[in-house]
Amino acid sequence: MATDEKPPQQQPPSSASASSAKPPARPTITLPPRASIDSFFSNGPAAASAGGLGLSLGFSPGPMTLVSSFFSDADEYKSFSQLLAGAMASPAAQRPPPAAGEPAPAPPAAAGDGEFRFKQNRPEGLVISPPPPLSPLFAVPPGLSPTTLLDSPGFFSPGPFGMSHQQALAQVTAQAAQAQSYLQMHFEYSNSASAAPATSLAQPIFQQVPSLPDEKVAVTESSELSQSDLRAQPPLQVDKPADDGYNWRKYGQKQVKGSEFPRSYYKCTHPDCPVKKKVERSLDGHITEIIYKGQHNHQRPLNKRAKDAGTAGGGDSHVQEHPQFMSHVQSGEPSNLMFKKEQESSQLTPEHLSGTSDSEEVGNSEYGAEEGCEGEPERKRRNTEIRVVESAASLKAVSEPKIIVQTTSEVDLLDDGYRWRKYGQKVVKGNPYPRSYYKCTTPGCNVRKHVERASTDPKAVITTYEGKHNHDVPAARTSSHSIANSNIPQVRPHQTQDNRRTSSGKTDFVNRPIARLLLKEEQTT
DNA sequence: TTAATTTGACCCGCC
DNA sequence: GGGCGGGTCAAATTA
Repeated sequence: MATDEKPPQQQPPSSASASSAKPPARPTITLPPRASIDSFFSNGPAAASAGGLGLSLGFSPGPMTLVSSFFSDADEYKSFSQLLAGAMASPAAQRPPPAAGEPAPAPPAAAGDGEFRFKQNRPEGLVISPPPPLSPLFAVPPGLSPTTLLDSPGFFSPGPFGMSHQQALAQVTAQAAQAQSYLQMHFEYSNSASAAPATSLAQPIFQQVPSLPDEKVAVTESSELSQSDLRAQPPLQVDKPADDGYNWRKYGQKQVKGSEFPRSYYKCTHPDCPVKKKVERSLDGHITEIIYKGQHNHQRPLNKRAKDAGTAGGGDSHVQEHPQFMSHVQSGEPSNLMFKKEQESSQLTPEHLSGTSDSEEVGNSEYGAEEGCEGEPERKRRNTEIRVVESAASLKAVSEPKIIVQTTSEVDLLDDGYRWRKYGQKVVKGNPYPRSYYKCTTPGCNVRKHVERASTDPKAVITTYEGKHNHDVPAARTSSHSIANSNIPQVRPHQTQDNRRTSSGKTDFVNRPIARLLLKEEQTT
């Protein structure tokens, strides 16, 4: 196994802590000239208070969001973890949201020179729904213990200065994931039960619809549906095309002309199943397009079905679970998803499509056969090719935290406590140093990260995390306590489900300003 | 040892 | 008929 692959200059897992008498290798982190976090939120007080959440804002409002947490390197004697912990412990980090009209506080004051700020780069023109006055960036959802949240190490509480770089970084990741999940939950509930707020939230995210280069029929679904539907699936599935319930074997990959991204070819591994799919991914692993072809002639593998049965929208009952899907499709409302039937230009009824979070199930005409293909010759259905175009990065916007930590030191960011398997490397034009791609080796965990070195400075490393760990830091690397994902279980899908319902059976998050989604697209280049 | 992935080469349809 | 590009094969590689 290629776990724990590290660049040559990496240090062994650091035990560096503030309590260490020996000054740790300087984990300095650059502060690129970007706008501070408060600019991330278009409106003042709440936004600023959000900034005051310190590291809890390490989460990315959207997966394509470039949430960059950058730290200064001015402190001569503070470790990376100190910087993180110090910032978390800073008064600003624990400051309650400012009162209405109160001027937005400055970004978290420097904890000494260990100042750090969360940066963002929001593409121009992106509409962001402004948070209402007094609304916290996100509140602890009912049903989710605030105590649990607040007691979670590093979330709001003073950071443990003794934690290692790995822990600190893992904590950032975990917080990102956690906050992301809260956003996701709110987003989902708002959309499913509160039309107006949902719309206002949705629009900034789903306003983009990719243009279609031809005259093929495009079936659309509403953005509202998209979001609720998306949320019905466990996070991260979006980014794991092979995990749509069927088993796929990759049989080819090719750089397609006109596309900057490679296209991968998958076959269903079920014997005699003709289904294939093509997946285009961006370099950072995000799916940009999925094209299904054919029809499964078998049921979804039992193990998958059983597993999915525990999560909404995971099984074969997408349509039933999301009746609004049908109506929205039929209504032809604008959508962030476009389903294209390429070979049969006119026969694809909405019933062919079953909305899912990752959009991949859409192509499973197995559903179509069950739900609405009556009358359509099977021959035609078998030839149906469906293209699922993901636009606006919205599918991942609520599922994947993305953290970018840049450092100009040799800080051991790769060794962040988790175990990684290198699965790719690529030399980018203009950069003599390859970009390396890593995947968490824990079974079932889809977290990835890629590490890039600046062309101008091989010591400058940009580490981008995608996804959230569904497990703790491996025991061997965990020191006194595992902080990285101590909260994650609270936001796992099944528990999310649990948290949704009140005794009345209604969503308890409805209209609660848990969060203003500050999602944006990263794919602006 | 096995299964999955990678990747260069080949096939084939379209212009 | 040649070139181009998408799709597939299959040996090599990797986990």
